[in-house]
Amino acid sequence: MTAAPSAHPLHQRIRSAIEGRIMSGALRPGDRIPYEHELMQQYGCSRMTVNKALSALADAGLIVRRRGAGSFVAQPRAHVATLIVPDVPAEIRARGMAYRLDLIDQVLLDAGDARVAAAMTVPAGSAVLAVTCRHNADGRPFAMEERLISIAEVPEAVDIDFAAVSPGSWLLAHVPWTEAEHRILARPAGDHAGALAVAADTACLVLERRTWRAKHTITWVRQTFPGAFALTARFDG
Amino acid sequence: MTAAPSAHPLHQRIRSAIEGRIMSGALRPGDRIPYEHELMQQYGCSRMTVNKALSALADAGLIVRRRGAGSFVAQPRAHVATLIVPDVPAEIRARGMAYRLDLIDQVLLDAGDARVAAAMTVPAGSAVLAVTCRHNADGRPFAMEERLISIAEVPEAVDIDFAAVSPGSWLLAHVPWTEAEHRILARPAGDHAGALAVAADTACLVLERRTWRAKHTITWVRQTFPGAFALTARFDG
DNA sequence: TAGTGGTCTAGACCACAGC
DNA sequence: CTGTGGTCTAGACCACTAA
Repeated sequence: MTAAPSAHPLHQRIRSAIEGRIMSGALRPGDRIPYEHELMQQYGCSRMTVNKALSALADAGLIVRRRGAGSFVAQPRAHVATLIVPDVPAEIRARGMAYRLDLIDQVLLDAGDARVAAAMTVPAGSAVLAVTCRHNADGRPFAMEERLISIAEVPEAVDIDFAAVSPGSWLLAHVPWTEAEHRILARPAGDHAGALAVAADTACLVLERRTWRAKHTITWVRQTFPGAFALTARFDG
Repeated sequence: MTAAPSAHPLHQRIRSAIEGRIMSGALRPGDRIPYEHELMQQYGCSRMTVNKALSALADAGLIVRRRGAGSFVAQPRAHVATLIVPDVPAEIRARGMAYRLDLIDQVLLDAGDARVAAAMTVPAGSAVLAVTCRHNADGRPFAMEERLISIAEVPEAVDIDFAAVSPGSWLLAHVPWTEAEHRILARPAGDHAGALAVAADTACLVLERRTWRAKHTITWVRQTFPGAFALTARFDG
């Protein structure tokens, strides 16, 4: 007795219909979305179904809902995009190239070390594992990785052979669900020029990530990509 | 008669409770989330309320729900972060610096032009506005911007004085709700070295964005930032 | 005051998974 | 088969907005 059957649930069709009118420009920022009551009648469904569709649009940032006033198309502010930061070995293999990891250095530092203090907040007196390695694709240098791992947070890391498994891949699998902050910048190869087999003034994409859980830094990493490597991010808001 | 009153609605408290157990590591990837039926009893609420909490966690990528099987903590795959791509004039002013825009070039190109064909898909025979400008902060070059705008999609753009308003700011306000794809890479200043007042081999952060609506490219832009400029992206998934 | 969205209930039917 | 999550209903009370 409801609308014709479809591959998609009703709340999703309502959402898509409104999203389409916004994306096509038929509804412009500030325009009023039909009241839940109107959409109920239009689609012949209950208010909860309409509410689910509009709430999803609000979560996505496409509309703004104001209790007592109504729902309106949101004003696009800055560009907001979802950035997928690839795991380097997975990214290399996804490109159909052979992956090889070279462990360059692996030492234990004190929490008071300058390198540690600049990047992390760890309990006084605890140790931090510093790993430097190089990712290779088809035998050629692809990226340098400098990493710090808090032993207080990840004690198992001391026993891992990071010549066999990339620190990033191991941590991704063993230290789930943390918060992180990324910085993306450009910098000359500098000290890494030799290891990356490029000139010292080669422009490199640098990705820095600090990962923490409940105020304690778990790991910090800086990856340096020479040449044509690019990150991609999709969808706007 | 339900739980003690709180500043947050019940579905949100349920969500936060489970999210906390995942983030703290108490629940690890693959672990089972309590059944909706169990959470109903535990919180003394209806199934819809529990469902709303778990659906939100699934949308956020923290858990995976499988009909007929149950809900489980998701396996973190790659790092997913939200990237805020700033509007350059707004970013400069937010840093407390004076903004000035220099319009360097503004020409109409044909859709068949090589520069256009490489970046956009526009209707044959239509025109594309090509704007090159420089963003300055406190009188010093901050970024170069090369932009293409499809006249077929945004005819008003022909009459705009892009010496007075940045193309990005104008488009953000006048072409609402589009889809976009970003590329981020590093590159030497090269041809822009003179305009940016840096050496030709200076490492620059380059942001390319293609914006479209319903298969038609609206605008393409490449921004080149010399030196220490960094993008930031937050939150993991 | 009338109408909005935010939240919640106590049911229901269904598709699907695992036994 | 039983039990899971996915969807949906027809109500309800509330906080808030706008007139």
